[in-house]
Amino acid sequence: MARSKEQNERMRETRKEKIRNAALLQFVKQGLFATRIQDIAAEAGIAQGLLYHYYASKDEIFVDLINDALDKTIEASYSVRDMETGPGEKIRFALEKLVETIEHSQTFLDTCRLITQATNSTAIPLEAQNLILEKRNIPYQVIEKIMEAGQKEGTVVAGDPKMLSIFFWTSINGLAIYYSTNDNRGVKLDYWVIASMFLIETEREREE
Amino acid sequence: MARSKEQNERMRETRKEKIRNAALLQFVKQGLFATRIQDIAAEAGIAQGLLYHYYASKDEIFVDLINDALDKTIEASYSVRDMETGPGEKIRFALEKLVETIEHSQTFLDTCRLITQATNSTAIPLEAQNLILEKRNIPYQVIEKIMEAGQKEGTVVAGDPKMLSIFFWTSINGLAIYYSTNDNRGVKLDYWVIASMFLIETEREREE
DNA sequence: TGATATATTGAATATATGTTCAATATATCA
DNA sequence: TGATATATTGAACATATATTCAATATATCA
Repeated sequence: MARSKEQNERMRETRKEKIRNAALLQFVKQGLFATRIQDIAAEAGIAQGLLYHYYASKDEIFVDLINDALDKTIEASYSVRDMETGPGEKIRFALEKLVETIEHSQTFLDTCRLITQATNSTAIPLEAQNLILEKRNIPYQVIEKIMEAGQKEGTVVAGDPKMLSIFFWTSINGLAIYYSTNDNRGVKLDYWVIASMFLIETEREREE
Repeated sequence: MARSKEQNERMRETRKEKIRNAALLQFVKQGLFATRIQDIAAEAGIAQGLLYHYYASKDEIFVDLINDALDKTIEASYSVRDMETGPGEKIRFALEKLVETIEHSQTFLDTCRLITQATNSTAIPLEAQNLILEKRNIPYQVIEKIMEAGQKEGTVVAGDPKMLSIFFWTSINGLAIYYSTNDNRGVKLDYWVIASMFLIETEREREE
């Protein structure tokens, strides 16, 4: 044999990641169908042909990316769920961090855009559709339970917890989508405006 | 001449509308690029070739639809602006109607989806890009002014009015996008949850 | 009815692009 | 260094699909 297995594995994974990053950039900008293999290859700085040594098809890259994106949002929701605070504080903290992330992390915006894009098209690979069916609702369910606990705690407003969870994620998602295509210099977001949808205002304890 | 001009005009416009409706359905489901001329023609119940007697290209249909969609949202925001009530009540009423529309009007959901799709892709016709640049911000500006007036009136919460307007529309848009791809039987939306982001709660005067 | 303009069709054409492949380069290790 | 496995390239191939077009149908009016 010519090269150590482990070394090959590592190099392969590095190159695959480079391709994924390039593809994410292009998919987010143009969408799955308008993105040509040539676009991805150029963005990654390689020839078209080489791409097929790492991925069998454009669809396969897309599926990989969707899977990553969904897992990221699920992980984020789990880290909120597992916080060692009361449910009201979980909601507050999550919104504070999410708004901050929208303002500062391009990767987060890209993740939101990709999921929204995929969720809103029937013309994506079947495997991607299945992943969405399987994973998309988990963050909604996590927040729903926290809302429910918050109502028992007395810190979250009344109303169907499922509805509150929908408002929670759709506000964040709508904001992320807006931010990814607008230049928002000069507008500083105050997460508390969103938080006030869900939290019973005692004395608004803010850090500014 | 063989047929009266006016009659021809009317027939032409009717047929064009039939094509637009079919195209909207397909664009919203699949996106501009994944939608084939054949899909639109089949949806409209005509042959591919006939489509080109009414529109010069797929892009031209898309531009027409985007223009319609943008005009609709602008009109909606103007009708709120021109209400004969105070700014706080304008915000309340607009949200009540918008949430109701999200729950009941497929056309509204399609409109939101199309605009979001277009806004989030650089791979759309140049003319569509220009329309978006030109028209997209108008509803944001309208709501921004109402927020400002509401703050003076004492019914709207403090904070950058531009930011409040962004929260207003991104919440509605995020919700619409979610609703267009989720079966939400069993969840009744309460617009007041969103309204509480913007309105200073006196005594929540609700109709239920 | 006949003349004329428009509507309609579906096959033909042109083109774009996803995928394959033969050729070449490069890296590792014995 | 030579053997071998993998990396890399870009041209070739196959296919899908936007658009065109020649042929035919249909409607209106004189």
